[in-house]
Amino acid sequence: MRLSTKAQYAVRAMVSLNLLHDGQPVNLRDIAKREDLSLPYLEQLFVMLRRNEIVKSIRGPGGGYMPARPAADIRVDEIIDSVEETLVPVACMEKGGKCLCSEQCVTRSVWQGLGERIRDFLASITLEELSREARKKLEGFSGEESLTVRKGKEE
Amino acid sequence: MRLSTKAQYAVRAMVSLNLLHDGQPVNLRDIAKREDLSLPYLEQLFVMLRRNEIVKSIRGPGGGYMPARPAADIRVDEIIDSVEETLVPVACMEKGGKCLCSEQCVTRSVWQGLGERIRDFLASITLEELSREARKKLEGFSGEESLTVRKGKEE
DNA sequence: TTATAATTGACAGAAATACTCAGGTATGAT
DNA sequence: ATCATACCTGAGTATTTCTGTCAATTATAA
Repeated sequence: MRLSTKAQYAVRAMVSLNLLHDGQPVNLRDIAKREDLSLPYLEQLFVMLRRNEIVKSIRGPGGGYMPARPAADIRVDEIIDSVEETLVPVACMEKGGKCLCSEQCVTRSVWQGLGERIRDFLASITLEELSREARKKLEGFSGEESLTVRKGKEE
Repeated sequence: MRLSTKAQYAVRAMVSLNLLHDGQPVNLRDIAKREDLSLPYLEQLFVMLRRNEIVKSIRGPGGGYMPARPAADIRVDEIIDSVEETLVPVACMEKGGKCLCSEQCVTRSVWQGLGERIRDFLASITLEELSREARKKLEGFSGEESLTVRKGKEE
């Protein structure tokens, strides 16, 4: 039950992008340095992020990437969707999957519920919140319990 | 973000075991037939389930497996723990992992929260509930919305 | 026109997954 | 005792997925 490192990198890269972004497009090289990732690999990620309209690109000298929308409108689950195929925990339930869901398939409801939980949680966090958190940390405010992870949309 | 098929099989096999169990030990061959799994593979799973005290075994002719405890005391997350290494979504946070969690690691809180959500949800479902559900389905009560997946321990 | 930087697709090594197989061991019935 | 049953174990293997590189192309600003 692991999230691919690709998905993890994508989220981190988006935070970096948002922090570095000040109206000007951000060079991937800078993000690669910050996140200690190879440039070609990062490029691969951003192609996918662009296709999914998470970022937009500006080509040529002085070009680079920037968030396609305000950070408050970019959710973590969207970022992950862009680079990873699925948040659905079992294959047969994927759209296009061939789950007959016959009477034997009693565990379906469990996987379905699990998938909803994962989705809901990741959809409850925005890039804006992560960035705010990152800024707080960078300011040397090395808060021990800086982020109380939100347990749900509302409890 | 996929649950291994091994984990899926384990849960299904446990439901089968519990349904077939009537005080007598259950032959793995029967479960293999029911779930359409190879016997050796199923044996592998049950060795792990036994080590984790989810089931107990009785050797010799007429032997087999039975739940180690009342089904109401067996949680789905325990079953999955037994056969799969982890429910923690990122490697560096595994116990024994080497997450320095320095100030850059702003995404840690997200993965931590996600892991807790997954754990909580799977811990909220017992073998007893799954079995009850299965029986209902088997009785031809092909209820469309037979199981409203519980959204949480309590809301 | 030239340098910069995004864009694309093919490909490869490594690791994890999903099994199979060939035995061994304990137990109850005959 | 011994035999059949059924648990138990570990090695091994094919397949897939993951992770990342490389080479080449296209678009644009200076």
